[in-house]
Amino acid sequence: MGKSEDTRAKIAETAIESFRERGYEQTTIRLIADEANISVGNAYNYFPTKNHLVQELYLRVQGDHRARVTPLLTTTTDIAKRLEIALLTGIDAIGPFHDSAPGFLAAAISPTSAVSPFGDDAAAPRDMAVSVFRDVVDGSTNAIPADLKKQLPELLWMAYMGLTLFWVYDNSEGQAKTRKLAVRAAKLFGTILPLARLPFVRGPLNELLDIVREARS
Amino acid sequence: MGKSEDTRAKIAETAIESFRERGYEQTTIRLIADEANISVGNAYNYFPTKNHLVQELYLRVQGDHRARVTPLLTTTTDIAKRLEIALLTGIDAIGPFHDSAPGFLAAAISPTSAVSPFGDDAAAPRDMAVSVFRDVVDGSTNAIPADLKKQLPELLWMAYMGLTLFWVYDNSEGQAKTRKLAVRAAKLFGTILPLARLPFVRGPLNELLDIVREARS
DNA sequence: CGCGATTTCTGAACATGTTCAATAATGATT
DNA sequence: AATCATTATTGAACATGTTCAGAAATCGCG
Repeated sequence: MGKSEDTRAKIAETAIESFRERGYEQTTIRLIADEANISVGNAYNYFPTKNHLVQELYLRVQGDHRARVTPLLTTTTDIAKRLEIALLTGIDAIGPFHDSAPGFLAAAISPTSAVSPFGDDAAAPRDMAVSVFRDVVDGSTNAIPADLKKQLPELLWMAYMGLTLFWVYDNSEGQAKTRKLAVRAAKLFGTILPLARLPFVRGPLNELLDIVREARS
Repeated sequence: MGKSEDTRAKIAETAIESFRERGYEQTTIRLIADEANISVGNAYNYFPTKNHLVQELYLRVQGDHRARVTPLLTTTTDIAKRLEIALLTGIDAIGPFHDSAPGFLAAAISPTSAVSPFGDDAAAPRDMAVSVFRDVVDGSTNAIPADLKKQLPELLWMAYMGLTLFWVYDNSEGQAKTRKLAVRAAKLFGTILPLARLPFVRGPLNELLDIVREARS
């Protein structure tokens, strides 16, 4: 019904499309307004800053990641494999936007941004991202100490953030280096996870979990 | 002798001073040019972009870090203590710029930016930063496997980058949370380092080192 | 339908990073 | 000193993100 909703959606769609085809810097507000057949000022009626348009992209990618990862997660209960799936589908989801990755990342990382993964304001969007890794953990049949299991989704999400940072700077063909890194890291994770049950590993591990817990608060 | 050098230094000094007092966004090229008594265009003769001025700030901070850390590193040969010293003095060095840290971070995150810690343009400051952690490792008397010891400086620098990211979002008084995190993390590092010599830890550890080595290339 | 209120939209204007052709200062050579 | 090449400097102009006062469209309601 709302003409307002239509306009907003039209702007967002045009912007995302332009981000995909032209990248972040080449996508100009005037260009978006032009292609969406609206005025420059009107765009600002719906999106207070250009970064808010990047946030739309962020939400889009997140939804895409979720859509890709969910069906594949039914194929295995091994946590290492599941982690690999989550990481690779994540790379797939952001893949088309590698050219505009810097702007994308800069917008997401700015604490003033409502979508900043680390800010307090954005608990909801971040939880949405973490939930992917919660599925990774919860759907696994590996034996994991309870306290570790509780924090693992968030730890894996943090690792995924690191991988994403690497991906931004990865100029190899199709970001193959990032993919290889993801595969090897997931496999290594599967190797070391059982060590978490060793007595003399438990101490340091619990300390680590406690540090992370306190830092997060 | 060059008048050129004088002008360049004057611009850099004015910019750094303004960054400190006004922050990143509030520091305008026109403002810098004004205070340095030169024209806007002339500033661009010496610094191709505003980010290149931020790089001067990085060098300054880096030099400050080095000046703070070197004398303190003579006080102990324990690697955990040395790491703690390096982390805390690093936080001290960037301290004055915490208010506008988000702006700097956003500017630094772009790969096209001269300031990007991972880009080629910032190789000098980065090597300087890594060298601090090389000193941390080399001046220690702890027994460390050779291959690990070789890569450790860079790994510690990466951890320091992560700590810095945390610091950006840390709004606690005097960034106390970051300091506490640094202390606990350094201590934990001292605890787990000896485990690196255990036979069944060596395998995964070497795999990790190999992954990092390949990712870096 | 008429009309006032509200929402949506417009385009000019502004601030700032950046570029560039023109000008001034400097230096080398005779 | 005179001349000319090189270097340093200037300031206007441009592109783009953003703002804002007002116009246009829409809505609520008698």
